[in-house]
This record gives sequence, structure tokens and C-alpha cells, in this order.
Amino acid sequence: MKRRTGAATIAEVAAAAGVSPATVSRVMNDRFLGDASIAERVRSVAIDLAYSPSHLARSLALGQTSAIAFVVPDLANPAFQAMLSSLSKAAAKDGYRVLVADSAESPSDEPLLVSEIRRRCDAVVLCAPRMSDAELVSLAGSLRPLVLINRANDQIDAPSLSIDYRSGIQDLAQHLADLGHRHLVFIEGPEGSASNRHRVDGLDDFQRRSPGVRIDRIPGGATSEDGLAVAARVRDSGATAALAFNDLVAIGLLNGLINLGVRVPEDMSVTGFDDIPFARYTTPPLTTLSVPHEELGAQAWHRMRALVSGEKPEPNVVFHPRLEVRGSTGPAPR
Amino acid sequence: MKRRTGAATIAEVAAAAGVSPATVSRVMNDRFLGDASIAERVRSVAIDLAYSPSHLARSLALGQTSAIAFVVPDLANPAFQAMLSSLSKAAAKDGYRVLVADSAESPSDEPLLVSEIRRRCDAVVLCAPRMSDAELVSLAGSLRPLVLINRANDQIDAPSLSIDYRSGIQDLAQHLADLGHRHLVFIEGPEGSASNRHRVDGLDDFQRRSPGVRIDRIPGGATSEDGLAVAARVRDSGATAALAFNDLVAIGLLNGLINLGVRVPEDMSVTGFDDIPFARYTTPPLTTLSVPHEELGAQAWHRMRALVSGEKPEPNVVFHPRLEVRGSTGPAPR
DNA sequence: CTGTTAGCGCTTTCAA
DNA sequence: TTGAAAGCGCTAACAG
Repeated sequence: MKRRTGAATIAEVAAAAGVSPATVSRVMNDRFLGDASIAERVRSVAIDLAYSPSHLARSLALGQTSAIAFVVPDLANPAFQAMLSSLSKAAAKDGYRVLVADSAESPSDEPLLVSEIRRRCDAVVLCAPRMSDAELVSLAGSLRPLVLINRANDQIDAPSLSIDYRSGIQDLAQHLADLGHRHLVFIEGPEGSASNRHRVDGLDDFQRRSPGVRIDRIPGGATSEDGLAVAARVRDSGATAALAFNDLVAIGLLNGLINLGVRVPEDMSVTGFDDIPFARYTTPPLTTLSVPHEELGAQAWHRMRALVSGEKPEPNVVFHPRLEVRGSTGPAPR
Repeated sequence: MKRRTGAATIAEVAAAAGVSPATVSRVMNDRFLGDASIAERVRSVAIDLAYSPSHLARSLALGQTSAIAFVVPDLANPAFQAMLSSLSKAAAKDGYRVLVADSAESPSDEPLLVSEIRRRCDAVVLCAPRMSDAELVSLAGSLRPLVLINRANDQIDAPSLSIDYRSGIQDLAQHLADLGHRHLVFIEGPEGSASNRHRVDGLDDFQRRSPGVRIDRIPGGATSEDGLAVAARVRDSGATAALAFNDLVAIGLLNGLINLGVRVPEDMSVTGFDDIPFARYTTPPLTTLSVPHEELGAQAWHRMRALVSGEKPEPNVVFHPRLEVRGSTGPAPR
């Protein structure tokens, strides 16, 4: 099987420098303890031959790739992008690279996608709101080292980072109730989404202990388009305030409402969730819950680093999003 | 060197199934032409042993990883995120994964970063506005297969996708001139950025053939913070319209101006560049140049696919951004 | 200090 | 049709 890749191999460098491959390997990895002149010679031969070590072969020999996967439901969502950006930056500091995958690519086969990408690297940071608990549990074993985002689960032995959607959405509802709103409508996220379920649970709770408040739900999604699409239904719902699944939806909704001549917040209040970088720049600026995505990405790497180096990862954390009151919410119209 | 990874190997599966590794390999890759019953047996043994082929070993034997790198100056910029999202989606359809790197991680050593990540995969899609032409030329050879974004260059034999910043910024300037603005100020991008240079050249050109128009320049950057930071200088510049390096800067500037009590567009017009998804949602909505980032990502993959399969890639393309007039520009105040 | 050698786990030619 | 064996390029025991 001759395959001239064009790149020089360690054996060629060794031959040209009159030493053994082991010596070249040592020199290239700064583990060489012999005479400086020979190290110098090896280095210069390597340069002459434009030798560049095969990361692949090295990985195989070492049994590790120094790469991890980051799997999210939607790479186009700024919330996940922020996590990716900080995760990648943190991992890079330790010589790790990140491989990305958008599970929307294969909505049907998330487990397959994750397993496939896992085989290419050393570990995975998984953000899979739509995967069922059962699937997740059965998959977890083969995925380790694994860090979970937003899917804390007793049955899975993997560090997890999560966001308290439940209490977060209640803060939002409370804020609206305080403003006098008595009829709210929640635009739901993707069907089957765990994080959507937490929001719904939180809202149910809230409604239970707030007798005067009614909370309707209408199906939505996770994108601006979804928000835009439900604008008319939201206007016609009779509610005076709308809680969107996330900021993207809220922004689309805001736009749709304005197009329909609904004034925000005079006629209707609107809230988001995430506090993506642009939430503060909308018209009006969006009242939302601030989730520290950069922090999540960085923390995910800390856990992961501990895992891959055989240490004990720091404890799991649950982030409590912070209510960020801006201009899109106001007193209920009478 | 015993290293029990825990995962079954092809040899173990072969032994358990009473066949040779070669047979297992053939079965796993659907290249097996023998008796169906033995294929069945191999498959079931593989499942029992939870065998999952080592992508690493396979890559080494095959001489390819089915992964490409995507290197950008700033992973936190929505423009690059849009490209990443579509690139990743397109590549995934052909069984390729993408490895990301943010060159802001190592501002000093972009060439090193790129070389390092290139060694981990089969090819690289490079977006390196700040690298010098000389560096790029000397690097290109060792990077191939290579697709360049925004760095068309005669001396480099690599497909390139670019954006006509030069004429784009002129469209913007013309739009402002048509509105009666005679004194513009351009907030420059990062120092040494090629795409910034193109904008500056375009503006110089424009000024040359528009005698009545004066265009100042002030140093800026590429982020919202940079835009925010120059707000006061922009207000005091005496100009009636500001062209920001990109949308991020424009959004920060918009915010800063408003904080300073400057009305946009009544007192001053502001423009961006990129048309990121949120440009339409700012207050006022941002007049900008629309760059088809998703298209760029998808096209980059098309070129790359051709390259890695030894075909001739489609011709280079230069995208002409489309002027998107929205609310942040208006008639010059008198 | 340096080289020999045996892997890492898979693919593929070649021969049976 | 199937298997033996030789790589892919690198690392790390173990000798010397």
C-alpha cells in the first residue's frame, strides 16, 4: 500500500539526519536529553524536509486526539455560539481543539450523530435538549468522558452544567404579574424539548400559587421565524403579556407584533430567555433572563479537562438566570 | 505498551466471530461479498462486544480524516458564526466534520495556529483578514487543500470566495451622499486587516471622484465595544454620518450615540456592514450591506469537496453585497 | 544517551 | 470467498 502523501515522515527525517526515529521523536517533543548538536541537526533536517509530524499517527500511538466534540441542537443560535466560542477558547489554552456538530442536521438520529462524532475524538460536551432521558442514559456510557449541559440526571455519571429554567421563568412571570398582567401566554419551544418542559413546569407551578393569573400556551419553536409566525395568534390570544421560549423567538415575535400594529409594551409586554448579545439592542430592548453562556462554555471545559486528565471534576452547578428588565415589558393595559 | 481503552478492537471481534480481522473490516464497511450468515454473525458479535471502529486507526490506514478545519478571526462574530453553521451543515451531508479555531486565541501566531490545526485534518477553510499577504503565500503550500475566504490572491493556488468590500462601501457612501451628507467618518476595523484596507481604498476612491465630500477616519476595531468606545469621538467629529467597519461596531456605536443624546438618524446617520441577523432589529434598524454568509459557508464546502475528491473546484466568486437601506440613515441635518 | 522493536487499530494487497 | 501480512507514522519500553 504505497501512498506518497508528499509529506516527509519521521523515518525519512531520521535517515537524513543519521539518527533513529526515536531520536527524532524525542527532539520534536522536547524530550531529547542528548547532545545539543544532534538535536540541532535533526531540527534543521526536519525544516529542510518540511517535516511536520502526523497528528493522526501520534494520536493513535498515544491513544488520544486532544480534540473534543461539542454537540448542540442549533449552531445558528447565538446562545450556543457563545458557548462554543468560550469553550473553544478555553480548550485551546490546553492544546485541545473542538469539533462541532449541529444535531438539527439529523433530527431523527441524534444518538447516532453523537456516537459518530464521539469516535473521532476524546470526549464530548453534549447539549441535547430534545433527546429522551432513556436515550441519554443508554448512550452516556459509550460517550464518556462526557459533560452534559442542561441535562442533569441522577442516573448518568457525568458532570453537568445546568440552568434553572424553572425558577427563571417564574421570575419572569412574577415580574409580569407585578406589573399587573393577569393573562399571560407562553410561546412554547420545540416539541419534546426538556428545557421547554422545565419552563412549562415552572409556569404551571406559578399559576397554581397565583390564583388570579391565567397562563395560556401556544406551540412555537426556537427561532425568530417561529416567533414571527405566531404573532397574530399571540395578539388574538387576549393575553396582555407574552413569554417567548427564548430571545430568538421573542425578537421574531416583537417584529411580528409591531408589523401588526401592536405597541410593545403599551399594548402587550414581551419577554425572552437567554439574553443573547442583541437582546439589549432590539426595539424596545428586550426584557429577558440572562444566562451566562460564556461562563457555561468555560466551565464545561474545566470539567472536561479534569475528566480527561483523570482528576475529579468540580461539582455540578445550576445557574440561576438573572432577570434583566428592559423596555419590552410594562404595566398591563387596563 | 499495553493500553486497555475499554473498547473492543477489530481483532477481538474477529476472534470471537471466528473470522479474520479482514473479514470484520469488510463486513463493517459493507464490502463483504461472502456468505450472508457469516456477515450476520460478525455483526451480532460486534454488537455484543459493543465494538465501535476506531476512527483514528481507520483514518491512519486510509490516509484521511474526513474532517476539515475552519479558522476565523473571531468566533464570537455572528458573521463568522453564520458561515460556520452553513459550512458545518454542508460538510456533514458528505460525512465531514469541522474543527474550529478562533485566531484571536493567538493573535501573534496565526500561521502557527493554522498549521497546527491543519495537521489534524484533511484541509482548511481559512478566513484570515489580518495575516499578511507574504505570510499567506508562504503558508498556502503546506495548507492545501485550502479554500480562502476574503483573500483572493493570484499567487496562491486555492479557490477563493470573496466579498467586494470596496464597491460595497462605496454604495454606502453614495447612499449617504445622496441623502445630502457631505462630511462622513469611517470607523476603521482592526489594524492590518485586509478587509479594512479594501474599505479604506473604496472610500478613498469615492472621495476622489466626489469633490464635495470629505471622509475622515478614526481607529476602531471589530466589536460592539469598539463601537461604543468611539461614540464620543464620532459625535465630536463634525461629520453627519458614520460608516462603521461592520454591524457589530455599528450597533455599539448606535448605542453609544443614543446614550450621548445623539438622535439617529436625525442628528447623525449610521451604517454597518454584514447584515447580521440582528441588524434589522436594532433601534433604529440598521442600514447596512448584506453579505450572504450562509451562502459563503455553503460555497466554501462545495469548493472544498471538489478539492478533496480531486475534482476541479468551481470558479472563484466575488460576492457583491447588497445595500440594505433601513432606519439608521436619513437626510443630512442642515 | 540512543537505537531496536513492538505496538496503536484498521485497511488492503496478494495468495491460497 | 477468506486470511496472512504488510503497512499507515508515531511513541515508548527496554536494551545496550
